[in-house]
Amino acid sequence: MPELPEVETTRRGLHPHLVGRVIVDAQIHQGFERLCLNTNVKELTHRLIGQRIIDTHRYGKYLIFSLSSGDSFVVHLRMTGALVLREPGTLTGKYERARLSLESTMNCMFETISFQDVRRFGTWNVVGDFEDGLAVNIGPDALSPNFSPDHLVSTLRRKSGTIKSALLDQSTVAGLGNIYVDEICFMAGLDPRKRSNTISKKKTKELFIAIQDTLSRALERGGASFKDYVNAHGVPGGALDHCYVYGRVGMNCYKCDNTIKKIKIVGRGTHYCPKCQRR
DNA sequence: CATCATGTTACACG
DNA sequence: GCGTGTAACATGAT
Repeated sequence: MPELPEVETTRRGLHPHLVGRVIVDAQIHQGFERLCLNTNVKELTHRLIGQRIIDTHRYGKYLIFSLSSGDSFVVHLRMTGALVLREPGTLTGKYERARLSLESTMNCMFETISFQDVRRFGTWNVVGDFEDGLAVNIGPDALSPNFSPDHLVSTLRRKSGTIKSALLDQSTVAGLGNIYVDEICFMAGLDPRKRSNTISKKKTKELFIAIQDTLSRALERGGASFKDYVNAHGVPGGALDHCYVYGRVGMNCYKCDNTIKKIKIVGRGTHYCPKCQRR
């Protein structure tokens, strides 16, 4: 699923129901042990069970739950993962891979967090320091103050590949994925094949604005559901219906009425308007 | 049967 | 060391 707006939508949905609650059981279902990045499933469940969830965070596409032990529970949804709140007695469903059971309370009807993941790429990890649960060279989160126009300018100046690959690279900025990178390039009027180090400082600042704008507007719509994404309450997001280019191959550009094209860049389907977006 | 799909990582090659 | 292309991971839809 899940680029920054989807992960943040999930976090916001979970937060009020999780903070202050105690994890009384953690189960990784038979055959899906691969999702566990700890040395083994026993260690992971041992470090989860009995802990109170103190707070929720997000860094790029990672969800982070801080625990009363001081540990961080770090979840990545990858392509098709979703964390969904469930009421007691709910069946696991075909694609549930793991679940957490929460201590029951008078004022919350949810007792389970179900981890659904069709393609089984998602990961769970419990670490002492949350940074140890993130990719080694991860860059600043796209919506944090650490991500600035100057940071983007200096990073792109050093890269000779396409702007598409630079923006997909989580070490440039954390949180963007295939859908929003296409939208961002359209908004900034940049051909996705343009070399990063040939983009002017002025254009890079426009690109920065396009990133902020695209992400915050997608967030307002509760993220985009390409296929499997649902929020913490099992509801899909609506941002895909508002894309300028993603998923609109063969349709007319809203700005110039020309036909939206689709090509492949770094192995990813890439949508753009040949007239509005320049090299 | 073939192709494509929201993400990330590993590897071969130039 | 860097960039690119490709495969891999596992599954489903078309």
